[in-house]
Amino acid sequence: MTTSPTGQFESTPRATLADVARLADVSAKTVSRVMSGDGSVSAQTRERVMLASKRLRFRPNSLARNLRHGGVTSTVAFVIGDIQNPFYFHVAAGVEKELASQGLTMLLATTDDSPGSEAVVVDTLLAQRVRALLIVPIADDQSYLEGERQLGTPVVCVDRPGHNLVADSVVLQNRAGAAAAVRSLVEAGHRKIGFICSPAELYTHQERLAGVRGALLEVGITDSARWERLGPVDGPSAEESVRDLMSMDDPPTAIIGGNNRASAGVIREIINRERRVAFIGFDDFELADSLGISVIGYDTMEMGRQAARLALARLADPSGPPRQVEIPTMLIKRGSGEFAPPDPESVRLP
Amino acid sequence: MTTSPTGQFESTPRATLADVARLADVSAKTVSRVMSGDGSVSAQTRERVMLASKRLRFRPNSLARNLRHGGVTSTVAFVIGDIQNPFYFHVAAGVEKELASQGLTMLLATTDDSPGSEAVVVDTLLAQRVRALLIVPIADDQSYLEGERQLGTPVVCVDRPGHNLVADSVVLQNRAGAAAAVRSLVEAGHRKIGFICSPAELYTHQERLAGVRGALLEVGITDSARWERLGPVDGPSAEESVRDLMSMDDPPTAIIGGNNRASAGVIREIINRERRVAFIGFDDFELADSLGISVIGYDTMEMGRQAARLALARLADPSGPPRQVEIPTMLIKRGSGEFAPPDPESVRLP
DNA sequence: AGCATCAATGTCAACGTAGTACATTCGATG
DNA sequence: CATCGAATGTACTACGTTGACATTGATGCT
Repeated sequence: MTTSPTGQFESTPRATLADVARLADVSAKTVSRVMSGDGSVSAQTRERVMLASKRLRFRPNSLARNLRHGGVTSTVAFVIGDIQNPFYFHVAAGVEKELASQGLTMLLATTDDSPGSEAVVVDTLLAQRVRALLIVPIADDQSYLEGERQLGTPVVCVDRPGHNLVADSVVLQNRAGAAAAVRSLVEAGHRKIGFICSPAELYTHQERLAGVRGALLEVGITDSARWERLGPVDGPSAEESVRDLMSMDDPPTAIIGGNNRASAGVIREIINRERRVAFIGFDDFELADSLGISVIGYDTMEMGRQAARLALARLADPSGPPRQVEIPTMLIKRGSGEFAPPDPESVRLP
Repeated sequence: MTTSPTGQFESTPRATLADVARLADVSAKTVSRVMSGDGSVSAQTRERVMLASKRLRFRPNSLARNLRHGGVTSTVAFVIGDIQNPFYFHVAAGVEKELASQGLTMLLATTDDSPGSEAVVVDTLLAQRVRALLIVPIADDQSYLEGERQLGTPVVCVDRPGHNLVADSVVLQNRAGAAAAVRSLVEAGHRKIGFICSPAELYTHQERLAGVRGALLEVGITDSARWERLGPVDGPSAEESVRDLMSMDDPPTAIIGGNNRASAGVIREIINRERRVAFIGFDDFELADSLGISVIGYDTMEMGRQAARLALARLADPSGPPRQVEIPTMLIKRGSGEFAPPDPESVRLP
């Protein structure tokens, strides 16, 4: 470190291959050989180069290296909507783990759940020449990615399929999970089953709603729509929906929470109620076990891992039709959804 | 898209400035001018270039651009130990938010809480020429970063200071928070206060322990060491520690959880106990409010934001001594820590 | 001995972009 | 009408690394 007369740091320019080569009295190419480990170099020369490299604190510039190799980096971008949601965090964890095992690093960006910023964010990432793009689609059109995909950048949609885009995707077994929740409640004797979820327009929620409705129909329950509370993003909170449901003349005896946020809200509201309401939430969460909350759970990290794997596979072989991986969901019974409704007469055989 | 006779994709090579220039019948430099917006170009030419650019799906290669500009990227690396811990997730959220507001993206990497891999991971990131490095130090020596720092890469330690490294850092008011928890419990009448935390060697835990001990001494409690449970990483779980404590001849009447994990364990164990034990946990968590758990809370995202801000400030002005930002902690009373011990005689005035 | 082989090293150019320097055109001005 | 300056365009080169290819000297085989 040198100090200028003003006392400010004069940042020494970073050492390059050439600098190391000069100090070690070899050619740049030889240094390159030592660094990358391929090509033959005598032990003696290697030693000299290593020493010089250490002395100059040389660190190969992967920008230049990548540029030389056709302009791809060793990073994979993962674009999520809301970094605050623990769900995405766990998915990101899975992505990161899988990528790290392949020597890749994860570039994490968010769109703040704003559809408009999606393309902008993605553009920035693509300009950085990421190897692949994993994205939780939020805008209602991903056709802008089609060209990029054809240019050889694998695109994988996570949690929901993209719109107007042919791409690999990883999704949950939303319908099956939701249906399992309904069936379990029905088995316990419930016929009045509420469903709280928002925002209603989201793919996952539509799937879950479809699963709920389908399963209800299957057992002959056709009048459950009045217990559905499917607000918009800025609509009533889950807490409000619960209060609303429970103040009905004919309240439901069981409630299904459409996602982890809804569940948190529902739990906040029912945890201190005198009237017991059966509850099953979609998405598992910390402490759900101690609280005895039954949920439709799944392996969140696995979702990220699978997404990364799809991208890597596509990287290795760009041909072939798009693949969709389904992450299994399963009902985890912990008590909150396994008791019978208080009023036996509510169990009417069809 | 072209298709080869085999039916495989032939990935068209990505368009470059030169390609666009050829199509638009101008020089590469002119295209560069249009793209970067500086330098004057006639409206007509600009139009032609834009059209060609669109047709070829041209996207400037930021690798080349950055290389040309001295080899710095627009990414900032954030290295954490365990991506599974929600704490880090929230910090990362703060980092990402602050960086995004400056047009930077976050490169998130983990060391898997393995001290040995820290240097390796960091090396990979530095080779990618990140603008700055934010790190939750896990190894017991960060001196290897000293050179990089002098080369002009700001380094910010998050959650705990680095070892053998002069760098900016962001930490919590661990001692003050822990002390506040103790004082609150003492005020409620408790004199037998347990502290459960592991792994004991961590900076944050040492600080919190120091805060607890200091506050206990202040009020004249000197015999509390027997209620400390400070295991190693692979030691007994928090649940086991609670069982251990409560089965003592002289069990504590209150417990402080040293971190969010410990708290989760403690809560699991005491939630269904008949004997009420006062509890205050360090680190806030989801549903703590509905469960009525008092905690030492703080703004986790703010920690990330501050870390990013420190890095940006250092980037703008590398001179000056290292700064340490403290994120305030505060006691959030929710009921679990505000009731008196069951046995009045345990309150002995000193 | 003579030639092929191979290890160890060097030279040069190119990856895609953009800064420097310079060339051309055109209207305006003296 | 010559000249100046603004507007616009071109040629060249460097950023740091590495692939392709060249060169050297030593070893092995017939």
